[in-house]
Amino acid sequence: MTPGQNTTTGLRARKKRRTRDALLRVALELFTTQGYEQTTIDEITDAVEVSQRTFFRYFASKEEAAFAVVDMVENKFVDSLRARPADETPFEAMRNAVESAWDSVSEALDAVVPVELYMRTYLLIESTPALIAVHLRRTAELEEGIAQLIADREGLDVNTDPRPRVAVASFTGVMRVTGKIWGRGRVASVEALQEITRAYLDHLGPALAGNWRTPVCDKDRRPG
Amino acid sequence: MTPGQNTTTGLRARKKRRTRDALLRVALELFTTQGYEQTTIDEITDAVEVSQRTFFRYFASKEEAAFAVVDMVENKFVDSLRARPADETPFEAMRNAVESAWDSVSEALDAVVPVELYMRTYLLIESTPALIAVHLRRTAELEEGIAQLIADREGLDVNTDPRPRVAVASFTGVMRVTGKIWGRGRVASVEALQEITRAYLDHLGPALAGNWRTPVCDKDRRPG
DNA sequence: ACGTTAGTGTCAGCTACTGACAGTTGACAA
DNA sequence: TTGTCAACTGTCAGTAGCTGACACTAACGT
Repeated sequence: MTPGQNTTTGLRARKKRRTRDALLRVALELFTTQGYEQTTIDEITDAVEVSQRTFFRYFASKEEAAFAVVDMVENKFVDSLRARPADETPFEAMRNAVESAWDSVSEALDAVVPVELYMRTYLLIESTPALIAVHLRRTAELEEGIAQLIADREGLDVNTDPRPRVAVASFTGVMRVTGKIWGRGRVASVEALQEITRAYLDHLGPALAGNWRTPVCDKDRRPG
Repeated sequence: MTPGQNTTTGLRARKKRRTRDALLRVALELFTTQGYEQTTIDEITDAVEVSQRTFFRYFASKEEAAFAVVDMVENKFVDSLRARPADETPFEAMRNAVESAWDSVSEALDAVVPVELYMRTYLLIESTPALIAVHLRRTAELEEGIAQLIADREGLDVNTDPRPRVAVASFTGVMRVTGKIWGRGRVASVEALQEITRAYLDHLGPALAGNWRTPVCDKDRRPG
């Protein structure tokens, strides 16, 4: 109520967010510069000037901090996918979900960390055995979730019809490759990633755009 | 030289093996009965009556103990694959490698742990998040190794020709499914696993038996 | 203005894991 | 047989990730 006060969120919530963001930024910065396992929680909390206990109130584990940004991006995509209209084919839906998630991803991303730091984090994950393991598990779970989502859209059962899982595996496979290419590249911007992704997804489209609402897979358009 | 002495290995080596086997058996027994994370190293070493330090001289980590038997089985397969004659097709080689590895697997297995305990361990791994993560990473590494092996046999480059990785992925995919089915079943014997594996691999054969030594994939027999 | 409650710090403790050093015991040669 | 060497093990002390309990402070609602 007081004039001049930012009432979008209370002071308490803003403070909380600042602490979390600071912890995340410092953690990723240290992870990427001196290595994940070489970085202790104490180093992170000392730099932010909070207690170790506080770190573990924001992140259930050291690993969770490493994946926090990746997690955020993935969630944006899933949210976006859930919002796609029902008349899109599975592939259209996934592709449009990616397409329409860019803005909110970009926004949410650099509200917390520089894009370039996100890029370095991605490279770190893929080169640290302990994080690779977690990454693979997370990816498997994410794929399962998306497959379930797609199956629901199409009124199918993931366990009897292999197409949702196959389609999702192909799609996320492409996404993983584009991520790798982006990481190897020199341009650390969301736009660069966006461009690469578009180019690669263009190749995948035709092969998966088929109509799934008939019992057998045929390449005709859906009845409507 | 002394009569009555088992000279296949020295007393020292035998003692060592006994300690390791005991640690492994107890570890897996405890893991599978009360859970992986609920089991401490101390519980294991107390039961075997050695110091914690000794455990870590045999196993680099708690995880390594959980995967020791799986690791052994995988190694038997890779050794077997390496020994396949060069004139077999990739799929023939992989399949025959599995086929000819059964005996040594079976032998090596129940020299250390009951097959039924191996089965329970496999189920444990697939239901413990921390172990799932490690399992996926190990599997990825194993697949990469096998793909490299296959590529070498065929004089191909894994990075330019996708067929080795694809073939291996299909093959290990089938193996994983058979493992799951076996785990869900009631018969905890190597023979049961063998039977399931044979049945499933039979379905995969024709699709992958093509000749790879021509630049383009055709389904004819090889020239030589 | 005041009680409530969320967020934090402190402390004590558990578990995985490691390095250093010392004791024991099998292997092997004299 | 005996003595030396090397391997295996135990003990100890310490680090790092992580958790529960409790007390304190500051934002919040009334």
